[in-house]
Amino acid sequence: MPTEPASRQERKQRTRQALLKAAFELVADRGFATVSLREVTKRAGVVPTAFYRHFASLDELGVALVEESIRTLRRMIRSARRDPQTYQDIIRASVHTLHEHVRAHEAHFRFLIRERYGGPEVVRRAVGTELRLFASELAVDLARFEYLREWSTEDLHLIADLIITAMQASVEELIEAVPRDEETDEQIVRTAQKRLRLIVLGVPNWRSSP
Amino acid sequence: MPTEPASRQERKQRTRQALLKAAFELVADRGFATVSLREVTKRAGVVPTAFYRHFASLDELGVALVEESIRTLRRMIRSARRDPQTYQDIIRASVHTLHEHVRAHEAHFRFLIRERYGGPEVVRRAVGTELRLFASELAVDLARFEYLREWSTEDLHLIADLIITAMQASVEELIEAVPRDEETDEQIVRTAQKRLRLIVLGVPNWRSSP
DNA sequence: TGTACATCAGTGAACGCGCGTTCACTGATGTAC
DNA sequence: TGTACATCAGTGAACGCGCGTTCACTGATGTAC
Repeated sequence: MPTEPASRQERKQRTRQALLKAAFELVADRGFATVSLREVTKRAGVVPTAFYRHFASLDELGVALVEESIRTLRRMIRSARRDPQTYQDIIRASVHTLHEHVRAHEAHFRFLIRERYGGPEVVRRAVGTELRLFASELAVDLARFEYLREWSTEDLHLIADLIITAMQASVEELIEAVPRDEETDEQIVRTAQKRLRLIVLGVPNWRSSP
Repeated sequence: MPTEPASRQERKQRTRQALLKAAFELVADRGFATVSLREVTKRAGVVPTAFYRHFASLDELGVALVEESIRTLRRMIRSARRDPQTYQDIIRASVHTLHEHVRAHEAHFRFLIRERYGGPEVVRRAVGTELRLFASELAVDLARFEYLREWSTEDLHLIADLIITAMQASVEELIEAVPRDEETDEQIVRTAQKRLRLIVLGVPNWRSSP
């Protein structure tokens, strides 16, 4: 930890990061709507009025939290979509990626889970849009598999939605996990894999029953 | 609407109901944590201090909202579990029941969705416990089906969890639905049925791949 | 390299506001005789 | 049925507090010459 380097610009960035970090910490157990400007600045180690050098309002801070969280989510999705393999491997690899990213960026994922349904409308909409986008990408990925090739877009979306819903549930379990140890994590990961496998297994039987 | 009947006791009950109703309305688009005592009493048409004749604190009002919502949830679950039929019919009937109850008690279901992950810990815990209980009941129901009879409790739970997760997603869609018309509802109901069918269809293929 | 001035991140005092909570009260309903 | 007293749901004034926001400021960093 360097004592006092940095240009004016760099120091401003550092304060901004401190504000975001403080906000993520406060949001962890209370929801964004109940966090106050004064709390955030206090935790970040600056005076309340300094807040306005970085954000025009608390709402703008909220937008920044959404953006940063969604960036993390996107990074995870990008990782999970890399190098297609057999679907068995894909399930294992995807769940592994999910686990790794959630544990590495708990604050971000906790924020998304918390505000996904409970937050202000603008947040709910942003997260919803992002997940729908992911669903579309996933549907495209699915279309590449031999035995799904002739499916309708609608049906592919159905499967993609179900997969995402299942993964959402697993993220929630990781975030709320007690006790927080490797064993619990492994259990959650194993369940996550089973869920996805069960969904994928239904696919061959689907055609006959629209 | 009767002008002025009622014993003292009845009138007290009526005020209490007005407070609950006001709280549900306010919670609809903002989350319980941001609702103030003064807002609730104002909307209920009483003076702020009257609040304390009914609840010792806002937290206690929160508990009442949870209890009332969960009572509605239970009623729905009980309806859905009635008269077992073929699993095809069960899916159709269960989704129908879900749709009916959600539309008849939107405020309650919206509260549950909103606070399920975003609310204070005590609420999250209460709702979580309720859903886990439901999952266990559902697992028992599933065990009655011929081709599931020899399954392990763990695997039955897996399916039950997945079904509940899928239904949760459908409730969210109903609550957030735009535009709010029959066509949208039908679309959501149809998707909900498809999801459950896909999950159930995976079951016959499951055994081979623990 | 040195000087004079501009910029601007962070400070500290002050504001008006809605909040939860207290308290003594009112007056209609309920109870005892 | 009528009277005297008790109960208690709802009232209204008052409180201290944390809030978001304003404003004039300070002093280190950056820029021009």
